[in-house]
Amino acid sequence: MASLQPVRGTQDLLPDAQRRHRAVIDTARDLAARYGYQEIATPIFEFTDVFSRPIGETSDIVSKEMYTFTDRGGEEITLRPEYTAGIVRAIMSNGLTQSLPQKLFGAGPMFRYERPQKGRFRQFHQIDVELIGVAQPLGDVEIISLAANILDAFGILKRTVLELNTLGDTASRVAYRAALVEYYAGHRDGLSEDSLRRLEKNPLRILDSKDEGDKRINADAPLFEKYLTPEAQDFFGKVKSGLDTLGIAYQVNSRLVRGLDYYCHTAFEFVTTDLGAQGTVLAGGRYDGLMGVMGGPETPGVGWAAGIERLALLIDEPAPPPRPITLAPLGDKAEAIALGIAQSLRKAGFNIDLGFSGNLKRRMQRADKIKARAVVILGDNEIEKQIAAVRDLDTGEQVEVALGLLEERLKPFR
RNA sequence: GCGGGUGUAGCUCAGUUGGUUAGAGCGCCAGAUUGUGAUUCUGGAUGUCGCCGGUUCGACCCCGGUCACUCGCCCCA
Repeated sequence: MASLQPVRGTQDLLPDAQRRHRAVIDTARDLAARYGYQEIATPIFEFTDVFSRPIGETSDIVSKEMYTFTDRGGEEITLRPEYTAGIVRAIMSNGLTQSLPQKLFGAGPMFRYERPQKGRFRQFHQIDVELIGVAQPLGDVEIISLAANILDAFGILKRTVLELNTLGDTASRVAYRAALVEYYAGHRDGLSEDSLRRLEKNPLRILDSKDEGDKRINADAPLFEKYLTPEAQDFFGKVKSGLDTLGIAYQVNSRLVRGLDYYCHTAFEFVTTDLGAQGTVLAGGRYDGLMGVMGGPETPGVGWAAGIERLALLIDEPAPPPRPITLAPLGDKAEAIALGIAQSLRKAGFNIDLGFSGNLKRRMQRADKIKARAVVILGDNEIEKQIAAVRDLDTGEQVEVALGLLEERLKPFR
């Protein structure tokens, strides 16, 4: 039955995998809270405009990667391909533009219709941090430092490189873009097919081309530094010196650009060589123009997103789940008593696995398989004497315990 | 969307120039042990060989298509 296959690019997160995701999210959320970032959740789908307008019709995300459909009410709906636009919309919808800055953390699924690869899915998950209403470079420094702290908490900061660039302010970018277009237009014959398309859609992208011919042309391409306004240079300088102050290492990569139209000033990526072609583990930047484009008041913002699947591939095995104590009642009478015991032990904070069926051997096997710490055996013999047999599964030691003392005597196994 | 590789048991994988009953390890089930797991021993079941079609006396093997996975490109977390 082909329908038993999950949809291409989706995956089941079985408990072991989900525990890795959970570890990523929980660690990130805790650290973000230490910086004063509160968790937010926005809908998984929005009106299509929320994404298509700010992200830009010419971008790959909008032109070919969105899961868009018309719902039964005739509304154009899109499954979110990224978090930022939805969060910014939520801030406007709820009037939070009156209480800035907003420091927000989010985590959840995103959807992009792409060809799946290692660390790349059609439904994937991101953690996301947004700082909205802060125009100062100190904000950029803060979220980058949060990102570095999170990666460090995962033990993978050493395996990544922070690449940093500036896209300048609007004046800088417009001037530079014009200079690039003029330059490349003069070299049309030598450009790759991909770059000819980029020339129309996003000329900055050509700078990052892997094509050899493009690289030769890029060698003499105009440099962004010459087109940066003094203000933009000053901004970039402050971001860099802030990172220096914190001892956060970075490499300026002038070819690092952004596919999304609303980015300006700071652009950064933490990249690794351990994930094949999907080297970017966490990426973000400043988007001062976004809220204005979406019809709200001009409000600066800066943020990043990280792929949970990619992080989960890199982190160490998270702590195993707590080991339960298995209750093994034998017979109807024992079952009734065990139900009550399970209830009160759980209320007392014990992690109790109550067996449902099987003879004692079966129950012991199951207890072993789920790595139970101990088994409480309740059979007719025990009930008659008002005791339970408590077996330590690690040592094999077994003792008889009066039912009234059970909670006390099980404490070592908690 | 484009190009390469791979699909055999629940999992990881063997499978001879195309030859008739398709294998191993792990896991699973049962027994040794009818109230005692893990360990040990014995036995058992694994299966549309991804799917559809073609070539052939005969296809897990060759060919075509298709689906999935995977690596790279595009793009991105």
